[in-house]
Amino acid sequence: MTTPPFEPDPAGYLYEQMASHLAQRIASGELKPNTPLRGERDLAEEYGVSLGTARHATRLLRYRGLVVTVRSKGTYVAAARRSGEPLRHQ
Amino acid sequence: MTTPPFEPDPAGYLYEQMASHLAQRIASGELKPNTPLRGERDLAEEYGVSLGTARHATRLLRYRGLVVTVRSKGTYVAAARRSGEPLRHQ
Amino acid sequence: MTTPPFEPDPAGYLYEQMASHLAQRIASGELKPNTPLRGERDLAEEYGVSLGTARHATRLLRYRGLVVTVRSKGTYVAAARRSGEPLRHQ
Amino acid sequence: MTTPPFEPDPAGYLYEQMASHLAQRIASGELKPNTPLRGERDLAEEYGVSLGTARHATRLLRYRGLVVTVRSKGTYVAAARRSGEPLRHQ
DNA sequence: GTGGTCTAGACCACT
DNA sequence: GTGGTCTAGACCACG
Repeated sequence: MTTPPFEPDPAGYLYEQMASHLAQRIASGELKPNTPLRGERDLAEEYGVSLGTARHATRLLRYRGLVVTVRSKGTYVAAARRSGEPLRHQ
Repeated sequence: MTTPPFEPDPAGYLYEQMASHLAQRIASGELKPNTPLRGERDLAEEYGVSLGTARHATRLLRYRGLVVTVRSKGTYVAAARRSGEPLRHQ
Repeated sequence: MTTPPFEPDPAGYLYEQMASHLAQRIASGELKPNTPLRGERDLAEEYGVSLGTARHATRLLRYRGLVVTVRSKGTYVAAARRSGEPLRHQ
Repeated sequence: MTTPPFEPDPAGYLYEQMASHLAQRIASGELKPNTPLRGERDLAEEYGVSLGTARHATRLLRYRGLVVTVRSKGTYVAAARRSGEPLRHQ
C-alpha cells in the first residue's frame, strides 16, 4: 500500500506543533480547566511564530474541544468532562 | 428579547459576502457542477480582496459542501445531489 | 462619590489631550500629509495611554478630517486642501 | 522519439541559464549583499519562464551559497564572506 | 499555476 | 487588552 495522496505531514506544521504542545500542557495539568490561556499575541511571541499561526493553533484546539474562546475576554481551557457529557460553556 | 452576545453581523464580512455571491452563482447554474472555479488569486483580484480573504471564502463554501477542493488542481463546484445522498468526491 | 460638573471639560480627557497634541504635530508640519501615523498600539505606548484611548483620539482626528484611515493599512495624515476641495485619498 | 544524449548539457537548461544570469548579476554587484531578490513569480515573469523553473533556479543559487532564503520573507543575496567564514543570516 | 503555510503588520468591536 | 477581520506579500509541494 502506498501513502495516500498528499496531506504533507501535518505534524510538521508550525500551527500543529504549537497546538499539540498546548494540548499536552493541558493534558498534563499545567494548564487547568477554566483558566485563561495567555493572549494570542503573547502566545505568538512565546512560540516564536506570527499572530496568524498562533490563531490557527488555538482554532485547532477549539475545534478539538480543548479550549473555549470568548470574544474580547480570552481563550479558556475547557472544563474537564466525562465522555458522553455535553460541553459546558462558561 | 435582546440580540445574542455579539457575532457582529457576519453578513457584513467580506469573506461572507464573497462566499454568498459565489454560492448564488452556483445555485443559479452560472457555475456548473464539476467545473473548476477560477484560481484563488484570480478570485481575489476579481472581488477586490486579499488572497487570505478569498481563501476564507472558498473554505466556507467547502464547509458548506458547495465546492470540493483538490490540492494543486483547483476548487470544483460540487456535484449536484439529492438530499440524503452521500457526497461524491472526484 | 462626588457628582461630576454638569458638562465636564472635554479638554481634560486624555483622548482629547492626545488628539490635540497630534493635531498640533500635524499643523506644525512634523507629521506630513500622506505619511502614515505610527500604529495605534505604538501611539498608545508612546503617549502612555490604553489602546482604547489611543483609538478614541485617532477617531477624533478622523472626524475632524485631519487624518484618513485605510482599513488594514494604516492611518494617514490627510492631504492639505483648500476648503471646498474634496478629500483626496491615497 | 529520439533518445536524449546520455548526459544532457546542464548549461542548456533554462533554470541553469537563469541561475547563471542571476549569479552574474550578483558577482557584478548589480544585486548587492543582503538585498532581497524580486519574488519568484516576478522573476519567472521577468525571465519569461514558468514558476517552477524560476524556483529551480533560485534553489540552485541557494545550494551554491549565493543567496539565503528566509521562509515567508524572501530570498536575499548572501553576504560576501571569506572562505571558512560561517554564513551570516540577516 | 494550483492550493497551503507563514510572516508582519494594520484597524475594529467589545470588555 | 482580548479575539476577529483584513491586507500584501513571501516560499513550498505538487501536478
